[in-house]
Amino acid sequence: MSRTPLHPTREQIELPMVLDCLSDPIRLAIVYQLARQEHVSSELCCGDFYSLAGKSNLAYHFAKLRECGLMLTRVAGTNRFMRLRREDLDARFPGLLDAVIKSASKDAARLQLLPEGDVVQAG
Amino acid sequence: MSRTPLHPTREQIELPMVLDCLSDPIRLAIVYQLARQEHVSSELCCGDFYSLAGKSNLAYHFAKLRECGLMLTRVAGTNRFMRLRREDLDARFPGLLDAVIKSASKDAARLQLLPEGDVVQAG
DNA sequence: CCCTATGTTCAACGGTTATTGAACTATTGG
DNA sequence: CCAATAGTTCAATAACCGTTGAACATAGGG
Repeated sequence: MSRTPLHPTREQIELPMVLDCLSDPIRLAIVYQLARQEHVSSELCCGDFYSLAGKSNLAYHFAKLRECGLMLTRVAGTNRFMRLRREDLDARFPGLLDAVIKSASKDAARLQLLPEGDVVQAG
Repeated sequence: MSRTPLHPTREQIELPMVLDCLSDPIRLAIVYQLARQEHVSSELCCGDFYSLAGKSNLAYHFAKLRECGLMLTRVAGTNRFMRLRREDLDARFPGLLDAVIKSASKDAARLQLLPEGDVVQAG
């Protein structure tokens, strides 16, 4: 296991890669869940996403999210803690992440963005 | 040639399909050029995009843009006039299209979004 | 020190996607 | 009616993508 995975610098973050990354339902759900509880704790680990896909498939999506600059991974013991690169994204593409999250929120049920049983408020 | 191509209804427009559509550099350039001169004339036709790709490749991308709900095609004689579905998109995903266009604008040079020689203002 | 938990890496596969050129359709102008 | 124009459709190809399970790596607890 490599120590700390590679991440692009802020300036290296590219719009098409970000949009492509967000266009996958599983990755959108990951980003959505990270954004949804940013104010509680900004980090989640792999196990928090088991409802979305298998471990190895999640690792694949995490790598994509890291490589395109959407997520940071911090290694701590046997865990990897992920968080959104909100500052970098907001600096690079102002309003984009929020617009995507808000749009996703409107369709949360249709997109099966939530682990189930969760209720989403209107609008 | 079919008379008027099929378009999804407003409610059928899906976020992942829209993001995926916008993640392709050629389609992003098409959308960008449509948005860029919305205030002049809201429509452009196939020939206005020859600098981006060949005719048959453009037709492929136009179909994608229509099918995901980003664009409308109006048939007039031998021409097809395309325009953004701005109202539907803004209703469905408020702020998203503008955030994407604005983000693309910042990187217009890097993304080769303009036919060349064009200058983009800062910000 | 071993066992377990956490996650990554690898190889394989099946499906999708972008691109190309050629053939085709439809409309307009002469 | 013929030729030119505008754009689509089709078939073929090559590259890429998501998913899976098995093997691997690492750290921590008993």
